[in-house]
Amino acid sequence: MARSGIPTRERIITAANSLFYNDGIRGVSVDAVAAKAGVTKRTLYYHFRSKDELVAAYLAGRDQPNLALFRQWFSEADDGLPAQVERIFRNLARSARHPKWKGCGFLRTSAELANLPGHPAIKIGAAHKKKFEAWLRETFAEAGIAQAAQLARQILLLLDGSFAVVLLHRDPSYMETAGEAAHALIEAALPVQAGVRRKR
Amino acid sequence: MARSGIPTRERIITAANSLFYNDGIRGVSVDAVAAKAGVTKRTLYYHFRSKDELVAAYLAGRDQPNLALFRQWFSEADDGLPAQVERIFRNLARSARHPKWKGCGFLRTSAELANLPGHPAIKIGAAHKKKFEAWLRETFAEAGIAQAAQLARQILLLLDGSFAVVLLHRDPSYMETAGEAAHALIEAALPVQAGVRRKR
DNA sequence: GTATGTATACTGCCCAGTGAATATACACAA
DNA sequence: TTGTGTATATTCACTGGGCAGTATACATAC
Repeated sequence: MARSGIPTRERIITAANSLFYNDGIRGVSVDAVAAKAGVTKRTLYYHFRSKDELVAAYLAGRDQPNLALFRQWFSEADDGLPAQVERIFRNLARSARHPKWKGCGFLRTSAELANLPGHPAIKIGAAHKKKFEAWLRETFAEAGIAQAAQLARQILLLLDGSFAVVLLHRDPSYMETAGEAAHALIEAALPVQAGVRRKR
Repeated sequence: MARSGIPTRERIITAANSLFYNDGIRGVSVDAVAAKAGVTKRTLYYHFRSKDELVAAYLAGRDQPNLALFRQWFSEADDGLPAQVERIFRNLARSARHPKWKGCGFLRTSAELANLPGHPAIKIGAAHKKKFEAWLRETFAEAGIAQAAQLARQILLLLDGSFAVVLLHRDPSYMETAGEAAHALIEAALPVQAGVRRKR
């Protein structure tokens, strides 16, 4: 059992999360994760078969919280689809200003492990992004947008593009630009309704 | 001097290019690069002060060829700005279908080395993307687009987003979706001209 | 005979994963 | 209540290999 109230396995994942997100997968040794979790390496290998499995668990632990955050930002106000989606980008830009921000853990992992296409962590990352895309698609479809699937992909591309670009330039304003582009694309796809005036 | 006609330094960079692009920076040892170049490690260290410097040289060697390729695809036909830019995405999608394709070397390096913000390789990557953005901006400005700077950023976001997403899902069709979004955004920003009918 | 370029052989360190033993918890029989 | 077996959880110490970078010496060219 765990030393403190928190189970060992969970403590290891928390340590892995912080280290892998900060320094990348190959930049962090299993020893470092074990040390940060206050556990010997042998104990870590009792809970995880290999480093690869630990990496997968790290990403799996980020899946739901991330999606929940996006949904929360979206739902903070009911001010119309373009504004609601743009708010996701604005909140992300705010996060990106924190000095410890280092982009999207899923994308960075897939970039680092690009030579291992079947890696379990990459599958988890792909599933995560598919869930986000599906949520957007359903949201757009419910709003009566005909090309909901295509639009959802376009928003996803802007989102992941801003992760990559902001990480490279360390300039979160790109995320606001992406939000504006998303706003414009959604606005243009929205069906005209009584009482709702479309731009231009 | 070099064993063959090609200078040693160049052979090393060629070897580094192939290995780093395929397996990532931390996934490739200096020994491996030296071996692939047909040179001992000591010789490699005669030409490059450190692995970091070698990584920077690897990316510097991709800068101009990449930009030239984009410009070439753009100029293949003079069929209007939206189509010309969309052609870049279509050609990229074609490249992405090759099994050895592994995304954008600049973005993958910046993702892998995100914990070393001042790394020379990251600076080279950032400069490369800035050059591309500037080229787009100037092209748009020459076409009389008022918000040329903002539009250039949006296209860049779509491009880099498609690099990231296609790498994750191994589905190049996202690049075509990005091209369509770029087409729509440029079309919407283009000034109305005599004889040119805008969509919708 | 000095600049450049290349090679052999080495140092010190880090790293993923393992062998063998120990400790704790709990079920159940005496 | 106490003894005992079994599954879970954890530790220490280790292996075999890889890695970035270097000390030293040799070769070639002008």
